[in-house]
Amino acid sequence: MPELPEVETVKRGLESAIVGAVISKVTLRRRNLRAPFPENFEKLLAGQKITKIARRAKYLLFHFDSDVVLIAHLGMTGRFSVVVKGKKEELETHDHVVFDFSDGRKLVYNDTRRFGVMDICDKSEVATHKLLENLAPEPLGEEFTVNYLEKALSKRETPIKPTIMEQKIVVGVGNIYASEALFMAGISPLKPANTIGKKIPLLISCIHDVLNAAIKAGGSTISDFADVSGDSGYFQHSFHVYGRAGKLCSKCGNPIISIRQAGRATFYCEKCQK
DNA sequence: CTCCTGTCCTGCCGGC
DNA sequence: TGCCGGCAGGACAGGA
Repeated sequence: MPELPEVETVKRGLESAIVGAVISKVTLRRRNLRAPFPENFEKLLAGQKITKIARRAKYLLFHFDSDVVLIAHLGMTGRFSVVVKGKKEELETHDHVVFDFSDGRKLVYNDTRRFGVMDICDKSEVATHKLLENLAPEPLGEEFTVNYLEKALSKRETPIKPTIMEQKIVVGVGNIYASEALFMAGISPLKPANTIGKKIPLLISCIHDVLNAAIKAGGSTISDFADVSGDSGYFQHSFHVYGRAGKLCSKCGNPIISIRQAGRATFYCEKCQK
């Protein structure tokens, strides 16, 4: 379930832990996640030194000194753990990939539901990689402006909530933070996307606020950074509506309700969100 | 182009 | 007690 803040937290943790490390061996314990691993996955990465770790949307980008880039998505349940030398010698059921480092440490990728994906490409091909080329602007980046969002929503008559979860509109806003941002902005999740008009600047600032607060919370409350996954890494203590059906709205005291939109649960307050 | 549905996967939880 | 259905959900494929 990692959304952008959780992926950003993982990225920062990995950055401080394994940049500079050299991969001595790669072991795939199965040949696919959501998609097959590329041919020669192990050979392409063996012997490579990690030079940089970046993030685009919910993708982690591991850069290596040979100009090869590993693109990784955590899907729903993906989790990276850095294992210190001598610890946790036995692997667990859903440990699908093991990167051994020359210093004796290991990076283990565990993914129960296998919605994650990994691929490798050349540094020069990252921007045009199939997984990345059609992604919308980053929600915390400079391109995510009022003008941009007005234009992006102008022809969209579908409800705003599933629309802001689309990676072609803005990346990184998943089911949880979509509900939270709309609550903060006082916008009904049912409102057609092209009718939120004057509330666009407010929605943008609420998306900024909820993501920034979650990143901040991730950085300060998650001690085992790399184990961020699913519920453990979430900004859950601060949810106003997500998962709170039947509980009382923190603003007005009315019960929070749960509906389904595009096959996903949406939580909101009918009184505060119009 | 927009929009909608189905699909992938495992674990958990409620109902009977 | 065990089985079964439904749900969780990111993001793509494919069809209308």
